[in-house]
Amino acid sequence: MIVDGRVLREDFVPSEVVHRHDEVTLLSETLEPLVYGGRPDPAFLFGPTGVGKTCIARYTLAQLCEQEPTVRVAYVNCWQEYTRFRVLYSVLEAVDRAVDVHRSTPKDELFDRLSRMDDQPIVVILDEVDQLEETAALYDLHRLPHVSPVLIANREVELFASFDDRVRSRLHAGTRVRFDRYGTDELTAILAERASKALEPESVGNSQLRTIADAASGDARVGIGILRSAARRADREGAESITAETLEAAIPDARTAIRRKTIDGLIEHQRVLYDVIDEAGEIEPGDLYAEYERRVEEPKTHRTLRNYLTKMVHYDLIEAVGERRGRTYRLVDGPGEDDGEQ
DNA sequence: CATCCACTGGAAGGCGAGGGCA
DNA sequence: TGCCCTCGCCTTCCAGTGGATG
Repeated sequence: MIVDGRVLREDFVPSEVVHRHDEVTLLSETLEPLVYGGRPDPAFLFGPTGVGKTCIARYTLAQLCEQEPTVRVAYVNCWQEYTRFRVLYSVLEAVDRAVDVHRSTPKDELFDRLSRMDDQPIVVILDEVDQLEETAALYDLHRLPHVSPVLIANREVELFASFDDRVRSRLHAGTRVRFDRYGTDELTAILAERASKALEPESVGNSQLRTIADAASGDARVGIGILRSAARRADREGAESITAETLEAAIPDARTAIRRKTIDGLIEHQRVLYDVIDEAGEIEPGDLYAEYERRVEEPKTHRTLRNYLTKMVHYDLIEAVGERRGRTYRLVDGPGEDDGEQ
C-alpha cells in the first residue's frame, strides 16, 4: 500500500504547497533582497504547532536557492540546540566549516569563523526559537551582515518577552508571517495531496481523510501521523485499503506516538518525576520531591529538580498549576494509561 | 497586621569530560 | 605526559513572593 514512505515523514518538504500561498509570498518577498545582494529584514513565522511553519520555511528557501544558488541555508532546531555554542556550531556545520571544532573551542572562535564566511549570504532558520536559552546567539547572528535569520515560534508576545533588550530592539523591525489553524477542508486537501504521492491509488477514501482531519483538529503533523500509522497498520494486515476500523485504531496511536517520543528523550531522573506525577494525578512540589527522593539512589538537589520540571513544562509533558506557594504539577492531558506502541 | 514558611528561579562557582599545546 | 582551556551540568546560596498562621 505504501509507495513512498518519505512523503509521510515529519520532515518531508513537498514540491508544492497547499493552502499557504499568501504566507509563502510574504516570506519570499521578505527574503527577496538576497537575490540582488541586499540584506533582508529578519522574518518571523508565528502560529500554533502543525500549521506548516517549518514546512513553509524550508519550501520557500528551497525555491530561493534554486533561483539564487549562492544562498546557503542552515536549519537549526533550538529544541536540541539551545545554547549559544550549539547554535553557532550548527550554522557552521551547515556551511561545512565545522571541521575541528570541539567542545573546548571558544564561542568567540566560532563567531569569528562565521564572520569570515561573508562571501555568500547565509539564511539561518531557527525553529522553535522560544526554546533557545541563550538569546545572545540571536545577537551574534544579527551582528553578521551576511546572515539573515528566519525565526519560528508559537507566540510573538512570549517570544519577545524572553529576549533581552539588546535583542528585542534589534529584531523589532522584522516581518511577521502569521499562520492560523487549518480548517477541516484545508487539512483534508493536504492529506489528499500527501496520500496521492505516498500511497497506491484508491487506498484511502475522501471521507476517511475527513475523519483524520477532524481527529487532528487542525494540526497537520498529527493528521499526517494518523495517516502514516493507518497505512502501516493496513500494510501489516495485508489490506488493500484503509478501513474505518483501521482508522479508529490508528488515531490513538498517532496521538501517543508524538508524546512517547518526547518521554523517551527524558533522562532517568526526569522520568522518575514524570512517573510520580503520572501516578499521583496532581501533586504538590514538596510531596513530589519527597517521593522522588524515596525512589532514587542518588537524588539530585531540589534546585536541579526545578530545572528538570521547567524543562518538562516546556516540552508540554506536564503543566504547573499556579505560581509559587500552592503550585501543583500534573500531566498535560490529565492522567491516562494508553499503551499504543509506535 | 506581623511573621513564618513553602516555593520559585537567578547568580556564581565547582567539577569532570574532552581536547589543545608545550 | 601534564597543564590548561571551555563546555555543560550540577550545587550552593539567596532574594522575592504571597498564602497560612498567630
